[in-house]
Amino acid sequence: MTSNRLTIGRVARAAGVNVETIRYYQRVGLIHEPAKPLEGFRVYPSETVDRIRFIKHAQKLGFSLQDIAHLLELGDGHCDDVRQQAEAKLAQIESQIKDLQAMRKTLKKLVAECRAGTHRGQCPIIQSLTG
Amino acid sequence: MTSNRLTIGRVARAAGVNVETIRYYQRVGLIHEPAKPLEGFRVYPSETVDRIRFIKHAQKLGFSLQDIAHLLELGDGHCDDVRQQAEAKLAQIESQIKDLQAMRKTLKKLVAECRAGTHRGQCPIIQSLTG
DNA sequence: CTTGACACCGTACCCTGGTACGGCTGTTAA
DNA sequence: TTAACAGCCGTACCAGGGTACGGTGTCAAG
Repeated sequence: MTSNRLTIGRVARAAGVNVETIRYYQRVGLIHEPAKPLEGFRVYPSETVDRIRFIKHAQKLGFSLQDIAHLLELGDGHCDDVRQQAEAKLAQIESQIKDLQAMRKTLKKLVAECRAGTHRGQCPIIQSLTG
Repeated sequence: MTSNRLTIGRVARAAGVNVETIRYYQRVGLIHEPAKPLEGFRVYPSETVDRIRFIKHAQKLGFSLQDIAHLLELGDGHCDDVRQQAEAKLAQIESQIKDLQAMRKTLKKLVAECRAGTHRGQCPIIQSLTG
């Protein structure tokens, strides 16, 4: 291969995602699609790779693609705005944790009751769901 | 209203769900759809209401409709099987909690760093996502 | 100059848990 | 009896985050 031009496949390999994922990000406006030359393939700037990595990191922190679009709009400039976004997400995550902890508590209790085997007749888990 | 026959709308009101939800549950096989009389409307047994309540309770505990289908298949009989399902779900929930806690930790750290304002140049949140 | 790999493009499909619509039929209360 | 409300049925659509496919265009190496 003589040319090193970043085609979509190379971007995908460099960023560790599927080509289709990049095309999807373009469709939803997360990534700019470079113009297509009349002949030949689109060439991407290397920033596209960074941008995809950014997206993937942010996803791991629980941000949705929409959240991420917002973060990317904020860009560098306004640290306060970014922090606000992060704090909002933090609150969301904490609320999710609380919900899950409540589920865990209930389930644990039911499992323990069931395991104790003191119930007559129906399984206490089924009972509690039915009631 | 002269007749008390449980039509789909009455079942829906009794169980606190949308008519369309019941039709959806029928489509996916969670609820049996009674035969339609040649003339008139389908009539549901009152157990359908219980079944929908069961489904809704189980959803609140984090079970998916597929999980619930499985639970309903187990039915009354085998308490051990039910408990196993519940334990598996419990493990799943705990793993979700762990993931969220890890996200929380990272986000908290970033927010704190950002808030401390000791960074020069770029926002540390953006920085960490980009890197 | 041919072959094989990749790009391009539109479109359809996956999963989950439903919701919405529109035209028809049946029921019920006044 | 008749209006208005329900039920019936098929189908399409929503979000979210992609994946898959098939036909064609383009390139680069052997």
